[in-house]
Amino acid sequence: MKTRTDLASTLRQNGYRATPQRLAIYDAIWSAGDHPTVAEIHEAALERDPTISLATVYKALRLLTDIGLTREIAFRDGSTRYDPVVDGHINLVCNKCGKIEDFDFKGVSGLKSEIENRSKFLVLGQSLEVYGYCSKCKSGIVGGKQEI
Amino acid sequence: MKTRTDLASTLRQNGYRATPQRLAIYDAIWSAGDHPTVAEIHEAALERDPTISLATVYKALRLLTDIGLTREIAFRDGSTRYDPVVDGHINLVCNKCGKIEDFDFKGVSGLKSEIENRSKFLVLGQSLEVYGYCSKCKSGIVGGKQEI
DNA sequence: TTAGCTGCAAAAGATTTGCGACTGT
DNA sequence: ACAGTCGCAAATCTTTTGCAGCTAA
Repeated sequence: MKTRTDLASTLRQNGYRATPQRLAIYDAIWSAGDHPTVAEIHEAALERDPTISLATVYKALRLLTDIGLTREIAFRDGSTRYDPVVDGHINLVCNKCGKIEDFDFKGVSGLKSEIENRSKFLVLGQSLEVYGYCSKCKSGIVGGKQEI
Repeated sequence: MKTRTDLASTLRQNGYRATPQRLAIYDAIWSAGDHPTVAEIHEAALERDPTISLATVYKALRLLTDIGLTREIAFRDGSTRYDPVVDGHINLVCNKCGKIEDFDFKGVSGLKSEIENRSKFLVLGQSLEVYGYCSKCKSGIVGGKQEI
C-alpha cells in the first residue's frame, strides 16, 4: 500500500486535494479486511475520523477507483466490494457462499504493458474475477442446482 | 452464441426450466448491442415477448450468470451491464466516456484449466475488466483530471 | 400433477445530489 | 482567496421480494 505521503502526492498529481477524509478512507480499505463493502469501509474510516459521512466514502471510492488505486468487485449478492489494487492476481468468487480466494496467475502479469503496446488505452486499474463454486460449495451441488 | 435448443438443454442439465422468457432474454443479450444494461435487455426482450417483466429479466440474468452463460460488468456510472460469455478476451472500460473495447489476450486462454488444476474451484464464468482512459479521452486529460 | 416460474406492485437497498459551510493549496 | 470538498438529508434509481396465478416437464 501507498504511504500517506505517496497517496497525497498521487492525489495532487491527479489534480485532487489530499484531504484527511481521503487518506482515512484509503487506510480503511486496507484495514477493513480482504474485500470490504462500502459499509465496512465506512465503519473502518469512522475509527480514524468519527465524523466522516457515507456520501464522502462513496465520493472517495469513486475517485480512488478512477485514478486506479482501488478496484470494484460487482457481487452476486448485489453488494459492491472494494479492493486495493494489487497486480497479478485474480479473485475467485464463490456464487454460493460468497467467499473470495486470491489466485496468483502469471498469465496476467504482462497485461497492462501488452494492452498499452497493442492499443491506445491507458490502463489505470483492473478487475479480474472468476465466478463459480468453491471447493466446499461444489460438493453440495447436483446438476448445477444446489441441494438444501 | 448457443442455439435455442442448446440453451434449453443447458438450462435443463442444470436443473432449471427452459421457459420462453429465459430464451428470449438470452437472445436479447446478444441482440441488444455490445454490453447492454438491464433496461436495454428488457427492451430487447419485450420485442420477443411483449409481456415479459423487469423482475423476470433480473431473475433470468442472475440465473444465466450463475450457470456461466453471461457475465456482469460493474460500471463506473453505477449501471450494471451484461455480456454474453466469450472466452479469451478482456474488456477495456473507459472511466470517462464509458466505451468498452474488447481486447484479445492469449494470456487468459488457459485460465480456467489452470485454476481448476491448481485449486479446487469450479469455474463457471469470468469477468475480466481493465479500467482507464480510451485513446480519445486520455488526450483530454491534464494531470489525470479532465479538462472541460 | 406439481415444483418451479412469471408478473405485478410494493419494499428494500444502494448510490447520488443539492447546497451551505468549510478547507487545502 | 477560492475552487474543491465535506456533511447532511432528501431524492433517485436499482434490485429484490411476496404472492396468486400459470406452465414446463
